[in-house]
Amino acid sequence: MTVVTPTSPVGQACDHEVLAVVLQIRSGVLSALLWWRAFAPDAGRWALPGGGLRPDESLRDSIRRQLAEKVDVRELTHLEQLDSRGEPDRVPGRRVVATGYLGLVPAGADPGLPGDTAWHSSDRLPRMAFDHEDLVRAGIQRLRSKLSYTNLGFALAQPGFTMSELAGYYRSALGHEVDATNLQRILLRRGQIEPTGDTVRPGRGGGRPAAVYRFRTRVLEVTDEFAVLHPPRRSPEHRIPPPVPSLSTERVPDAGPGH
Amino acid sequence: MTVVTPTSPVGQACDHEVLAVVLQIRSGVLSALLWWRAFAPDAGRWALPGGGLRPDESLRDSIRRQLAEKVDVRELTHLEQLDSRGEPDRVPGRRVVATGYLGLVPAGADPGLPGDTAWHSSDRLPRMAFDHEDLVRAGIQRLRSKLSYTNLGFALAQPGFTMSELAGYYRSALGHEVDATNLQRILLRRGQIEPTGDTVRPGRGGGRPAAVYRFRTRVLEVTDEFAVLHPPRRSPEHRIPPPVPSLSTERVPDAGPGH
DNA sequence: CGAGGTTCTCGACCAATAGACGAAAACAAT
DNA sequence: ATTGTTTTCGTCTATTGGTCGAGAACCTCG
Repeated sequence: MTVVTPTSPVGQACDHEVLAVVLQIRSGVLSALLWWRAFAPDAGRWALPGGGLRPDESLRDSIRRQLAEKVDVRELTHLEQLDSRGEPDRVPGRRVVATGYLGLVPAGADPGLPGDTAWHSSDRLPRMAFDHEDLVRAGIQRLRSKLSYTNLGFALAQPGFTMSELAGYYRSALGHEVDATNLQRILLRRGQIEPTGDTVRPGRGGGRPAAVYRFRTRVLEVTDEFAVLHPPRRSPEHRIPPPVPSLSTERVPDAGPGH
Repeated sequence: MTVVTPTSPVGQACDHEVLAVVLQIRSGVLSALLWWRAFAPDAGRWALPGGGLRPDESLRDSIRRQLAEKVDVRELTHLEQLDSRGEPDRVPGRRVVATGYLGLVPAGADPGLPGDTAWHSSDRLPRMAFDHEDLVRAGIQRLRSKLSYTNLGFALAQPGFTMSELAGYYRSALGHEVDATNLQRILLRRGQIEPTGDTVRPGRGGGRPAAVYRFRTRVLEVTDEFAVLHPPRRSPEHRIPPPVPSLSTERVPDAGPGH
């Protein structure tokens, strides 16, 4: 720890790429969108869609632009940043920092794909290039956690769905049984979903017609009551007051901001 | 959506910097470590510690190295990636992508600081440079959420603490009342803390001597039962079997991996 | 058209979690 | 010894969510 000379915020030049883990439930299987690398380095392996960052675009703009080459981006119902990786040897050759995103496509959508691109079951991933498999697993993990404490389910389903369909999506994404009755009660209580009033005709073999639901909002919201260590229920004013009305700065720097 | 020519994963050259939101509970106030910018751009504003990424270091190595200039890094009990920002205009002049980290220092530690560096109360932040204030708020939010569903409390306290002290840290970080009794029961049940057997002498004025506790592990762990939409309790084997033992790849690319 | 089968909906029951609160324990000061 | 303070422990209760069964609505087939 030494006294520092105020450094400029300008970093060293390096390459930057953005990657996307695009997930979709396809016929009951959580699947990831991958493309096949025909050329070195790591030719013959599967990779995440993405590519270099252009100087005039933000990270989010960049991944949207590059995803547009693989899949109809209008199908994308959610896109959030996952993680950035900067290990010097993560790709051979030049130093490349990567920022990974998680994208979701609702079940049922079937966007056309380029010839080198395909969906892969998430529990039987092929040999993947660089550190991309690690990012895929991070994306799956992120999806699983957020299904619990956010309304992220909206991104797995189209606007209209029955409770058994939705339970199936949750089942596929989480990897364990999900009871449609419980799911309905939970999401209704949280105010995440609401019935549209419509019902859907039963399939052959009969059955009671299923009510159609929709998510009330289709942008990410965290379930606010979803915190252990809640604020106390009784007094709505349990905010912590600033303990001492002194200066917010405990130490005034020598070469400091004293006007 | 067009057929894509397999692109090299090499992105365009740009600058990359790493920043850290370092938080600590200082005399009951959640505070952030900032340094004062004496030079342009944004001179006279407070900024996050950090700086340019060197070509031979990972993102995490880089932020540790640069933090070492501001604070004794041995005091850092936690360090995790927060977010990356790449808006072309986030800093004037050259294009700089920033990766933000969240660092935590346990209450009570008082590392020496360079002259231009100081702790600031998190609820009265000064005018900050660039988009740094936004990162600080993201860091605080991350801390608050993770206090609920992980053992991140270990990073706020030293290895030995009493329950009232720990409740005070949670109170300061969360911004609302936290009952020491409930906190004790919750953390004990989760297996996050354990009593050391020691007690601490009461202060002047008396009081029952407080038992000393410690976190069982001081690395981040998520509370595993902490998922709504639990797997069913009854049958431990509720894994979803692969629905159909077909090929994992639904579409075989034309220029594809067919050996 | 009725019987049986299927799927969905709804409500009741129950276990676990955690906020609220008061009583008891252990200590200091007088 | 009495009083006051802080911590600890146990109980009560509200809420959440998993389980289960009864009933509703529909199909198919005879």
